[in-house]
Amino acid sequence: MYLEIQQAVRERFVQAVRQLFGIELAEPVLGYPPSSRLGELSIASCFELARALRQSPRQIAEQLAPRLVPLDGIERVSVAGAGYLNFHLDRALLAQAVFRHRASETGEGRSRAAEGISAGAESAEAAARAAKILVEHTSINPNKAAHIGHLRNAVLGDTFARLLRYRGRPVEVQNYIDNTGVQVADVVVGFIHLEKKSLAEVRRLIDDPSLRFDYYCWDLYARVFQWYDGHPESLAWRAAALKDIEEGRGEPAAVAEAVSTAIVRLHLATMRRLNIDYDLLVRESEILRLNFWSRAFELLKSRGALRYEDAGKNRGCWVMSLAGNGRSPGEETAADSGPGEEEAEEDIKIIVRSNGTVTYVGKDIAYHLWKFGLLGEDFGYEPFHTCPDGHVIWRTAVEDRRDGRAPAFGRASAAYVVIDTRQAYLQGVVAAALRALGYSAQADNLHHFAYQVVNLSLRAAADLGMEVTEEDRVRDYVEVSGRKGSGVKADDLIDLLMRRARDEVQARAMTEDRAEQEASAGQIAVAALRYFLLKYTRRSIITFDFQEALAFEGETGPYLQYSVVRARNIFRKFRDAHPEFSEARPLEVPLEQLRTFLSGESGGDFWELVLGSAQLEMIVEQAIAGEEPATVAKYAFRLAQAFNNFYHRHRILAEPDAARQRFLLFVVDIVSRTLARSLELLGIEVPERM
RNA sequence: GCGCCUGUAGCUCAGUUGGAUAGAGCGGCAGACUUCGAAUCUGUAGGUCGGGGGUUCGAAUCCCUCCAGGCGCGCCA
Repeated sequence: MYLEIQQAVRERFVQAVRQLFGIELAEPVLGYPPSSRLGELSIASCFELARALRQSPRQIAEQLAPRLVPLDGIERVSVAGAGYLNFHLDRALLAQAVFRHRASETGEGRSRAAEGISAGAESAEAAARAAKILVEHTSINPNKAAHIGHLRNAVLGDTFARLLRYRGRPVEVQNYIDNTGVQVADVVVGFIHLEKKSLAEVRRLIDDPSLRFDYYCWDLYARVFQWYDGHPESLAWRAAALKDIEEGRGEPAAVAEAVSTAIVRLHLATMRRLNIDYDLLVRESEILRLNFWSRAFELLKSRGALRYEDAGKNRGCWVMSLAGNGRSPGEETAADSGPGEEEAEEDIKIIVRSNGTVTYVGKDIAYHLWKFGLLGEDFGYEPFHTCPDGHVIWRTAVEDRRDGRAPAFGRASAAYVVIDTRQAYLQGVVAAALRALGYSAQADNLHHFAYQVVNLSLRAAADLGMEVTEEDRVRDYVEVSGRKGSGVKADDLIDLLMRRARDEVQARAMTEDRAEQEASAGQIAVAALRYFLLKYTRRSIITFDFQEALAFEGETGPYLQYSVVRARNIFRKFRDAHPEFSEARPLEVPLEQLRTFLSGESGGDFWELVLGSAQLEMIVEQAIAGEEPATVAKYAFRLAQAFNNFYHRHRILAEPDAARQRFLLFVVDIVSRTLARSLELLGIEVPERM
């Protein structure tokens, strides 16, 4: 409703300007007046028109105002300040529309709210919206436990996927598993050479319930690097293991397979604690076994995207030229300093090494060609894990085991890749490859969803018993390092949050039921963590601090949950006193009464909440366009704040006027549903009691 | 050297893509629980939006320049 009104306002304005002045304007950006007393939407375009029309902005606005009404959802238009056109919404109508809309939303966890896509959507726009969007996130090397940085990635990706689904876009979530890379090889070296363990012994470790295998590997990985430091010659072990793993041969390959699969299962379990889920695990081993690279290589060569170097320092390599990637043109033309040797300055990337093996980016190019259905090859698939709700996580396989109705993977129209910002250069290479192949539309639709890293505060590092160097002290943070085994393990952090939440829940003695206490503590811990990771914008470096991450007050997930619980408590109590009141029968408040209460003495307080609730869809669209989940987190917090304020100022259960009480309940209902829905989009559940 | 990102209150960060009086949390100070449970709320102090130019009716936001920091640029992944 709100989005529709905005669109109607924009269109009407363009139309009015055309009719009155014969000028064709682009649709104006809508602003927001400083106070809702002045209206809810504003257009500042009259300032721009002033020059062309040789009239004051105020005059122009006054001429246009009468032509902008009547308009559905708009009560009136006013001119303010030096020439702002302000639109006053029909409060009662909007309240009713929001209420009906929220009440009709199902709230099913996995349901793909298909609003916006009607069965036979015909317009090109609708078709574009119905095209599948792929979100790749998590993609942790399967060689050790997940840490806090991985959580930021997964929470961002999961939330973004939820936002897309809420707005009706079909989404496929992929998690890329680099099970044949050096990181896995290093752990394999640890098992085989340092610990002298056989495959059977490694398997026993995996199956041993008394130890956490991913934690074990975390330590082993650090030990391997310590060993390399003292024994550089043993790097040959790594090279040999890597080769065996890539070719799928011998004991190292078998150990790698066992280790990486076990760790992936543990990663998935960790992520499930945070309500994070996937559709498909794409494994690098299949990219190798199914020769995806050969196919991509053929494509790249046949379209001239790669060049063979038969001289120079890159002799024997296949390289890709990254034209236009930096280098000012002026500099290039001024290069009269002699021919020949300056050629080496050309910005190129080696894709195939002189020994014939492909680099990491090469495999990534093949993967991304497949994502867009451009490779002409497909994986086999097999079910990997069935979630409690019945959802199946698939993984790639050499042999296809999709019997019956098979999910169709890949062939996306757009892809979002959640990887930290340091990978920007390589993401650029992949996009450049798509362009070089003539797929510029796909290159445009390949979005690097870049986010900043998570560091540790000095205090956190001290809490973890890490050594802090003078350099760290100057910078005021400590970098995490898998090689050193430093960092905050994801499950440790979640456990710590659980303990904190359990203490709080028990201290408040809301219920004697242990199961409910456990459930609440879990939901609160997850809320604190997810909100903590989502409230910062992507480009903001998070300096992790236990005190901040463990906070349950102020701008936190639990604060948001608490707001919803409070709202629901009102209904709980009200139902106790009014058994005839039922959830099934929606609250009906006549339009006339809505009008009275929303414009009355406290009308502003109520209207703020209704208006805020009406903006969820718009905010989600903004978050999608800006690729910024924090937008939704901030929005939910503002709405919760407004609600808590309202909660203190107005007594609902004690309200003597029955009609007014009904209206207040109506407002509470709108807000609590909107907040609960916002939290669901952030992957946060609301406990029964708090 | 080249490229990308960042600089806003004591601290941590928002700022609706160029609009009206720059906001929030934390921390400080002063208050509000016999109430729909205070994981809450109210008030208050705190700003040359890194500096300087420019564009514009209008700039935290766009351009130039300088300063300070971070990251990337490998026949590693």
